[in-house]
Amino acid sequence: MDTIRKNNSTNELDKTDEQIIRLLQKNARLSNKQIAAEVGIAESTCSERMRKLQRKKIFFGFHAIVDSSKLGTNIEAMVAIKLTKNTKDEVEDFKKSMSLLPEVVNIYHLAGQIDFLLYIAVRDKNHLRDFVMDYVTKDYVKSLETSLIYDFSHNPLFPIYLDNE
Amino acid sequence: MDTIRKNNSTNELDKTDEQIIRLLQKNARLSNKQIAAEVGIAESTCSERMRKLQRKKIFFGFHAIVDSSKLGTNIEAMVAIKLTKNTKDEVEDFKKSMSLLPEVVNIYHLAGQIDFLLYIAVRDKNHLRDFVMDYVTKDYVKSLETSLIYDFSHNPLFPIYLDNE
DNA sequence: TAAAAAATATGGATACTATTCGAAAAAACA
DNA sequence: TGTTTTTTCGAATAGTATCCATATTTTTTA
Repeated sequence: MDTIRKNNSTNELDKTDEQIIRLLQKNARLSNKQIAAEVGIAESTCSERMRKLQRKKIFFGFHAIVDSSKLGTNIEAMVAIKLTKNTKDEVEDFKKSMSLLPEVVNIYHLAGQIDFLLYIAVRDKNHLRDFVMDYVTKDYVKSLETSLIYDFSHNPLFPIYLDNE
Repeated sequence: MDTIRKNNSTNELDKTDEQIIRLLQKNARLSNKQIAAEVGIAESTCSERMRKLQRKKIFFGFHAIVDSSKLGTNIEAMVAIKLTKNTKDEVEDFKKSMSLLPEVVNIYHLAGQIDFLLYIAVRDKNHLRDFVMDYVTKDYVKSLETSLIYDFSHNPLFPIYLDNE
């Protein structure tokens, strides 16, 4: 059993950490120098902070967000799915197989009327039809409803709720 | 009126551009040197390519994706909303006001039974209740259904559908 | 509360990376 | 095919990251 230590490298983020995280949420390609200047700390301090944030696995990753309309995607859609049984096997199998499809951008596994929501990006309506019929429809899929997405907006500033001063 | 030019700086992405985009989708903090090495081009060529991709506005941005559970978020939910009238004013007002709330991570405006889906991140169930009742409920909101998210997964490799060679 | 220990911050030195620039190669056009 | 435009390259310079020894601050313990 682990000993409980205060202020070790696995807990507690302070205001400086929050500032660094916020800056990288807005622009993940900022240089260490730019971050240090913005936050008001030495460059060496800043790269040390970054190393610690990485060690704490605060970041899942850093990703480029592309303009889909310039990369051949003409239709984005949300597919709402209900499964027949909802056993762990069924759910895991579905989630796994959806995650392997390049058209699937986001997978939400929900606790409600709908079991899964899939945010997908396809070339055109033929691609949409083929994709849904050939890859999403499965014997254990009870129902499936596809809705066109008029507009999608993403807030990169995922909220940070810290309790310390 | 503009002259139509081929291979100008506003069209046509080739395989090299696609490779650069793919690498940055996976890791937006790669250095120019790393990208150049991976793609197999000179560093100067790579930074020139990047400048062009930026000029073409291929990238909406580069963002750090954080581990929500380590930043105080204990509940993520999807809120499905139907509006009463669906006039342009109503829709725009709703979208705008939702985009100002820190709890709202993604906004999907749909063409279907449901008008809006909101992916939200909150501290706990009290925060969820207060947030939904105080900020999402409006006089023109006809119905509203909140579903807990068991699991969310995001594929950073948004598809690229190129037609050239 | 004082001393010791631990953690964090700093700036300068060194190692590494990005950008600029002139020349060469490749591609597009007439 | 000859000309123009675009893209590529490598070397030089400008810029950035990391290491390290020292200083400071914070935390722990007696």
